[in-house]
Amino acid sequence: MKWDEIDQQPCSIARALSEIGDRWTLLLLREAFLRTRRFADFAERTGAARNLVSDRLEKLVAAGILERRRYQERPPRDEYRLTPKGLDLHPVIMALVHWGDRWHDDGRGAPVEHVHRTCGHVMHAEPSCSACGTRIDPREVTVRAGPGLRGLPDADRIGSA
Amino acid sequence: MKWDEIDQQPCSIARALSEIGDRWTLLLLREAFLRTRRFADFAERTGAARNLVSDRLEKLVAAGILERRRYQERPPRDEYRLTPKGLDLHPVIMALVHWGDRWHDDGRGAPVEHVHRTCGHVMHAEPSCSACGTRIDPREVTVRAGPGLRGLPDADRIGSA
DNA sequence: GCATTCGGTTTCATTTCGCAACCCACTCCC
DNA sequence: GGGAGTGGGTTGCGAAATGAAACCGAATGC
Repeated sequence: MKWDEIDQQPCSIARALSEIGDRWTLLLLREAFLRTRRFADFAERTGAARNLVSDRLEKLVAAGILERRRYQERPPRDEYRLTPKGLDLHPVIMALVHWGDRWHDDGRGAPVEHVHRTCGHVMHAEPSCSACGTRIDPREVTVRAGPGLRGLPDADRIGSA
Repeated sequence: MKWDEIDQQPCSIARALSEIGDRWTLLLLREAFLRTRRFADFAERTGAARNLVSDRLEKLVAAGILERRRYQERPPRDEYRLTPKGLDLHPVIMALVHWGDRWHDDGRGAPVEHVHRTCGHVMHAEPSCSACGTRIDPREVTVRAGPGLRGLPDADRIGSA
């Protein structure tokens, strides 16, 4: 299977990865969440080649994750901003940062800290159950086939309700 | 910058992506969380070419995310299982699935549902603050330079305490 | 007029991917 | 014992993606 066919899999991860699964794309998104908005800054801060930055930003705009906006006419300058769909990736980024902090600490501590303005503390994201609100223990989560998988061969493997 | 230098960035995301940022790697991990353990199953279920499966599984083992274990001597058969470091990616996977469900619904509903055994309901992961426990609103989270960034040029850009 | 900045595009050598074919150890079945 | 089948890979090769650097063009700044 080629990479550009993976979004046809009946899998939310495959579909998500078809848009953001690229090596550089998530780094660009990291920058977007750090309020980077301009082409040259994306290129410099991620360390990606400019042609790749150009290509990936365009794809993110096409996917509706970033929005390109003219913010100045003379000289014409555009900026790339997160759309609601893009902002909704915040939990993914937070989870990734937390994992990196835990398992790739170089002994000097986290490079970046998150502060929760609501309570004022340094924090990380902790997954909680949308139904009962308690903290999630991975072993307490089971998977089953949902409506989007009915009648497909994978349904057996995963098991349904 | 080449991709294999990316883990030198003082950024937890960059470091995390250096291990799991590959296109196919996250699909393999999806399968691992669905209790896939054998080579042929990984290849078939992700749709990746076998040489890539071989290469990526090896890298995941080297990274300590999967563990290769002989579970039968004659004929020799190994299986790949998630280590604690690998299991700790659960929040990342959950977040990705949820995003995929929200923004890539093909009209038939989620392909896979998560059930919280603790409360018995279909759920998704909702990030909550590790300090105060309330649900996180992305706009209420600010970022600042942490100890791992002290003295580096990026520190200014991000702003410190 | 001349240099500089921003935001790219083009070119081209190097890597990586995708696919099919091959290999080997072992088991099953007759 | 011969032949087919299975699990778990490796090899080889053409096609596609990547990375570095050069180039471009519009708009200032001086």
